[in-house]
Amino acid sequence: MSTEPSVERQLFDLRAHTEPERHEPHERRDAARNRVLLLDAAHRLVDRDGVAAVTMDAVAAEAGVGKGTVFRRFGSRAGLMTALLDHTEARWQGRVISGPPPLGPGTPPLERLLAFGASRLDRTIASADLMAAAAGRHGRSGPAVAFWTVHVRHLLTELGVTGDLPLLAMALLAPLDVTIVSQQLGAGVSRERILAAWTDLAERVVAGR
Amino acid sequence: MSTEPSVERQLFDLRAHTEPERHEPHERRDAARNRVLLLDAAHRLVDRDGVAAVTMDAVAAEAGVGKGTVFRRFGSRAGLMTALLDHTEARWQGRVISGPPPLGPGTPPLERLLAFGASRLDRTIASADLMAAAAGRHGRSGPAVAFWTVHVRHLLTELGVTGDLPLLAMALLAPLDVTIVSQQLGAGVSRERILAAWTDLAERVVAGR
DNA sequence: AATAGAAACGGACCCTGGTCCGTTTGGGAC
DNA sequence: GTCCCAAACGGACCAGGGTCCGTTTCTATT
Repeated sequence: MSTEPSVERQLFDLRAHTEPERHEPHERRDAARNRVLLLDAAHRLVDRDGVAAVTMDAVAAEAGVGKGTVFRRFGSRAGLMTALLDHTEARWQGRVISGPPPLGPGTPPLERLLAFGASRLDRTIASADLMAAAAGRHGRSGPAVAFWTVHVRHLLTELGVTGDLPLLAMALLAPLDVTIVSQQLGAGVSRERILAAWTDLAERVVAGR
Repeated sequence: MSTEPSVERQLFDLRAHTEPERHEPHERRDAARNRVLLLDAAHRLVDRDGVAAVTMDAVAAEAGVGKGTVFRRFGSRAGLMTALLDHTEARWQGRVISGPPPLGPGTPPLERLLAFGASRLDRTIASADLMAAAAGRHGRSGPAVAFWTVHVRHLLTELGVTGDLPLLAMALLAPLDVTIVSQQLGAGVSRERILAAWTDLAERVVAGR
């Protein structure tokens, strides 16, 4: 038996928390209550006035807690934004792991890879400002990126691509990053054109085994 | 005759300002003087205490001018950082346009492309924190990126690559961006490995004409 | 040389992210 | 039910980016 855990297992371990309870073992009641209070408040602010209006003071006030609490729960504004993203991200990851084709399993790998790229692009576009705000000063990080790369690496393996798969996967993901996509959208490039170019790129990478 | 300007002409127009004088036609003497005062001060601070120490107040104080002046000259901290980068960037662009091989002309296109990637990677690593600070909230922008893409697009053309060259060029550049590279370095990936993976990517893109 | 007005100046001021620390509270042990 | 303390709380406080506006300084023009 292999000493390497299966890809499915890796992906599962990397999944974002769908269930709000999945946190530190003994989180005190007040802490848990305030977490959902804050998350709700932040969501409300985003919906009502946009990401820019989500100031740490505003969230604290809207949730009716002290500012210090917001920072203890989420560490920083970027952390809060990441938490906001986490909810939909977890659902999306679920669809990738076990949802219907072509994003989910039961699809030829290339088709699945292309569906993955299209879906990521759409997610990036849909919550560009949240993602930009979630990226701390030291670039993006965290489990979400790890999930994406592992998945792409897996697909590349299935396609028989050889080489430094982890880095190749990142290179494939890079053009779908908020910074790049936002810049292109800002320059008037359409979603369709971005997608077509990315598809082209992916096919070239796959073609050269 | 073509209505499209030559690539050389395009690159020239995109070049960063090497000469300090190349600015608005009638810049007042005091304004010009303060610009170099501020740039010098900022450089000194970077060298002495690192990018993090380059606070707008600190720069103003070190230059002996008011804080408002810093903002009028450079617009924002990101703008100041961009200006700091501009100096070395201009010299580098000069080497790309008319320097010695393999970066400069007189080299087979593929070799030149690979040299370009290696050189960009090294520049990204060398001034990662400056570049991170120069990237405003809305991702990177400005003439530097335009220069890179035009150059890569040009090389791809010479290589006979077909497709959406501008976007393909950006996709090739994306993995060399500060955010991505910093993340990889932070994860313990070596410069050599990043370069190897990028070279692989570039060759795959070129291989599929 | 005098003048006018455009441009630049400077620093007080505001806003927001992030820290600190004295106070309160939840919940396990007895 | 009481006690205890680790954990959580909250808001005063600080630092740094960015704005504003009354004052000063250039420079073109006469």
